[in-house]
Formats: sequence, C-alpha cells, structure tokens
Amino acid sequence: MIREHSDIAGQMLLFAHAVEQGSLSAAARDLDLSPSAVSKQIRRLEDHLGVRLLNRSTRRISMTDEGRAFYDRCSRVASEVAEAESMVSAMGTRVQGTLRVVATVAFAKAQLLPLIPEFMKSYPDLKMELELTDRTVDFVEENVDVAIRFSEQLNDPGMVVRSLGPNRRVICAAPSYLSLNGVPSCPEDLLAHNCLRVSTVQSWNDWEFDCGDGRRVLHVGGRFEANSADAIYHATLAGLGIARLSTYLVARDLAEGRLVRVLPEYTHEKSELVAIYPQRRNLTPRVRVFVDFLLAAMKPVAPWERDK
Amino acid sequence: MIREHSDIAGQMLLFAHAVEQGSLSAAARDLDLSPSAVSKQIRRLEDHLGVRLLNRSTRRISMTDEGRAFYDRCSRVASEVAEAESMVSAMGTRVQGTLRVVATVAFAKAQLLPLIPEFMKSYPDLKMELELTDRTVDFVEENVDVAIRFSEQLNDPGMVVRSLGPNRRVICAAPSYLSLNGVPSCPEDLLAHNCLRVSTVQSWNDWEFDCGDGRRVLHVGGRFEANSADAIYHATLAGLGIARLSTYLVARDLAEGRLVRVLPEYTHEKSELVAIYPQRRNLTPRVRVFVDFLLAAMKPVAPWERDK
DNA sequence: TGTAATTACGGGATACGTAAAGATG
DNA sequence: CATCTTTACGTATCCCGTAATTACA
Repeated sequence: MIREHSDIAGQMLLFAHAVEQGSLSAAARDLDLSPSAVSKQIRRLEDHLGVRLLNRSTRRISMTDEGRAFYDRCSRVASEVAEAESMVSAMGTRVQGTLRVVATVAFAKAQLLPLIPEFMKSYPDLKMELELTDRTVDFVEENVDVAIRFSEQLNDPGMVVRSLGPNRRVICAAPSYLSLNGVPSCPEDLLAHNCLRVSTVQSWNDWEFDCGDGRRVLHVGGRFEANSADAIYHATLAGLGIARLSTYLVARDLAEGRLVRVLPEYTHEKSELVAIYPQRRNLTPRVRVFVDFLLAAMKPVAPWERDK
Repeated sequence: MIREHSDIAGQMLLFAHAVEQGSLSAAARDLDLSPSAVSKQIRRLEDHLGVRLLNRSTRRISMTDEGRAFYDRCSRVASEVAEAESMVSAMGTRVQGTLRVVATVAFAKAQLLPLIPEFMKSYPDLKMELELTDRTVDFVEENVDVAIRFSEQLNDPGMVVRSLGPNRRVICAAPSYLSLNGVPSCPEDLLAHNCLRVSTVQSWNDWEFDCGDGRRVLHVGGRFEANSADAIYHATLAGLGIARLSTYLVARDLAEGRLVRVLPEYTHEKSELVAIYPQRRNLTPRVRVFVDFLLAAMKPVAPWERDK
C-alpha cells in the first residue's frame, strides 16, 4: 500500500510558523528541524495546492497573494489546534466533567450517599451521575467511570480493583417471621422457609455454610424475589422471610433487635466491597480523586466494621 | 537529531474522521490505512494529551467526555482545513487576485495601456497594479508578477523570457533643434550636441554605430537627463536635443515630420521587447493569461512594425 | 462465524540531516 | 563574510502493514 498521507494540516501549521518567523531557517530552529526539512515541507504543500505561497529570495521570504489568504486560514487553524490541545490537556489534569458511578442500591443508600455531599463540595466543577443497580454493568456501553461491586462479581480483566472493606454476610430474619415460622436449626431447614432471593446476581442465592465436616452450598429459593439487595433488606425487615444480608446493612438492626441472626453458628461468608474502574493509560482525575476519597473514607476500617 | 514531530493536527483530523465513521476500522478503510495505524495514531494523540478520548470495546467506540469536547474542536479544525485547501486551490486555477506588472513608461503609454481595457474585461475578478518605471526592479522585493523590459536589461537567471517583438532604436531630433544646432554628419559630431540621457539605465547612453570599418560605441552626454525614455521622448519633441529612441515610439513622428532621423546611414541598434516573469513551479493563472494576452496582441507582428 | 480493536513484529518508504552550492545584503 | 534558501544524497527512523489475539455480537 502506498503512503501518501498529505499531512496538509501539519504543513499548514508549519507554513504559518515560517510566516510568523519571517524565515524558513528561523522556523526550523524554532521547531528543531533543519532548514532543508522546512523548505521541503512547504514545497510539498505548494505542490499539493498547486499554488505558490511564498516568494523566496535567498535572504528573505514574502507571501504571495495566495499565501496571504492561506496564511490567514492557517493561523486560525493553528490557534484552534493549540486551544483544543490545551483545553483537553487541562481537562485531563483538572477535576471536572461528569463522573458516572454505579453502585449497588443497598450500599449506596447505607454507606455511599452520606459521603457524597462532602465529596461534591471538594470539587465544585464536578458533576456526578449515580446509577443504583445490583446487576453487572458494561463499562464502555454505559460509559461508567467507577463501579462499586462485591468482589465475587468481578470477572473482567483489565480492571483496577480497590478494596473498600470486607463484606460479611449473615443470614437473618425479623423476629415476627421467626415467631410465625419457627427458627431453622441447620442449613437444610432453610429449604422449608421462604428465603428471599435476589434476581440480579444468581450466585447470591447460593448460600454457603461452614459445617464441621466441610463446606456446604445451598441453593435457596422461596416465594419472593427482588432485583436489589436493598429491596430484600426491606422485605426482611417487614417479616417476609429469611435473607442473607451484608453486615453493613444489618449491623444496627441486629444490635437493636429488629432482625435476628439465623444459624449463627455456621460461619458466615465473607466477600469484599470493591471499587473497580477500567485499567487505562489515561485515567481521568475525577476517577482518581473519587476512588481516593472512597478509600480514605473506608480506611483503615470500614464504617460498618467499627465500634465492635 | 531526534524526531518527535507530534503531528497533532493530523491526528486531530484522523480522530475526527474516526468519530464520524463511528469506528476505527471504517476510518482506516476510508483513508486507505490499516486499522492498526489508526489505532496507534489515536493512541499517540491520547498519550500526548494525557487524556483518554475514546472508550473502546472490541466492537465499538464511544467518546469520553473529553473526547466529545475535543471532537468539537477537531471537527471545526477539519472543516477549516478543508475550506482553506479548496479556497487556495481555487485561487490557483481561477484568474483572480492582483496582477502586478512593471513596464517602461514609454512602452506602457504607447503600446500597453491601449490593450488593458480589453484584457481587464476578459477577467472580471482580476485586479491590476501597473508600475511604470524604466529602472530595473526586484521581483521578490516588490512582489512583481510580470515585467516588460528590453532584452538588454536581462540578467536574472530563473526567469522566463517571452519576446513581444523587435525594438529598433534610431537617433533623432526635432527639426527645430537641428535647424538651430546643425545636423551631425558622423557619430563623433554628436559629442558636440546636447544628447539627452536616460538616468535609469546607464547602458542606454552607450550608443552603438555600425560604421564601414567596424562597430563604434559612443558614450554620449549633454545638459539634460531624465529618468524615463518617455520623458526623453517628450523633450526631444520639444526640440531640446538629440535622443536615441525606439521606433515604437517615434515611427509616426518620423513619418509626419515632427522628428527627423539623425545619422540614418549608420545601422541603428536592435534590441527586443520582452515580458519576463519568474520561472516557478506554480505559476499563477493571472500571469499565464496576461502573458498569453500580450503575446497574442504582439504576434505575429508587433503593432509598431506593421504597415511598412 | 464474522468483525472490531489491539499487540507484536519486521520491513521499507519517507522525510530527515548533512553538506555543498548559489545568492544576497 | 555571514546567513539564507535550495538541491543532492544517504540513511536512520518511524510508521505502516501483516498476522495473530482477544473480544463481542
């Protein structure tokens, strides 16, 4: 394949530069090129246009009429190029634009949203779009900057994963439910109960138990299903059934008796809350500062893990 | 010397193209490049700016916020580049702009000016600046397109020389002058006469004679000098002295007795009237059409050589 | 399965620099 | 004489294309 990339734009900038310097040699010095290179580029430009742009003597150059008209355009283009460059470069260093965050509903309501006002106050030029959903999202499709997920949801390579803290899951129910339906005494008892299911992440319905003789996985089910852990949480509070919920959600409810742990002798599962964002060479500052802010808020100990 | 010509302008155009095509591959096809080349160019651009412009999946691309802002500028630049290109290209094919012509005063008045109206009518978009002077001019210094000179004034290489016709020079004076001062009968007699000198071209004051025994050059002088042959012509008509003048100027005056030839038996000198213009790779159409017009008006026989 | 983006790799054309010539103030 | 533009020439550079990989629809 023959290369003949006219490169007209670059030549226009070079031409403008030469005109402004008033000399090909001066332009060459200014641009770290040889005079010969500048001369040839401008010649190529002239040949491409079929128009002579400069009158040369061996001592000076002067523009032809066409050169003058062309120079006006070139100088406009040059300044617009420079402007575009500096504007975008600035965007790459300043915290501005729109930060798109996806978080699980329950986590956002319980932990994230209370932090947002302070964050927003720190970056007055930043806008934020928060999408609350428990399903997995496509970063490029939805142009997402950061997602807050559970570690077990991770499958995508090329992502940076930062831990926000451990997430323990406990099985619990409202006292009202338990008094009506009885208290399970072993994992298998759960099969006879109304276990509340999350529809968005199927693996969340596989409850794992550490029995003395090994690990047991129970695929639970029942007569109620919702598309967010948050909905399940509220359903549980309402006495609808037994659910496996994260401690960051239910710690206080357990402490204050609104919920009761079920099968506490079986070690609860652990996962991790993480912020994930694409591994890319040019990370926007807004992502960086947001993640930094999140980490600072969660470290050294996540809020729901404190005061134990 | 290290090359690192950022070539940002070209990359901006490429980026805009890719965005408009909605795909790097499509842009590559459109521009006769490989997808890999496009991918790499845009990557270089991003690295240079320190900003990610496109989110890529393997199937599609979408702009980041920064990309969108940058694209707006890029597309503006792209259209301005294209506009500048087509504008100047058009200038290079259409007859327009300003044609700068230098001619000798006498020739312009006697031969050139009568032709100009017709020429100007043929090219309504053309402007013309005519400078009348007998001195030699610097083409680049004064941005001259075409000069009309005598062949003996030529010294510059890199010029195209087109003959407009022969120029015979004859020595003549007004009858009034001759009756007062006598008629020279041999070249040396001129030394005692008031020979009118042109100050602009010194060689014009070297009058040459073909005597039977060879060529004789006479450096004439007198008490009057002017900076154009035209002024000398009018001085001669007024009976001020003896001058060497071109036939295109004096043919009618000789025929009608207002002037009389002096020393007619000595062969007059011949030179040539020529149009000269710079030899350059991209000649403007206005120069081409003007010279063509001149040649057509002078050929096959110059007006002052007709009807003999 | 077909297409899109990316990467590695190797080669070749391009566009540079060097050097010399011609020119000008 | 210093400096400017241009040309010729050789070459290193850079950039492209090919091909393979991964990913997505």
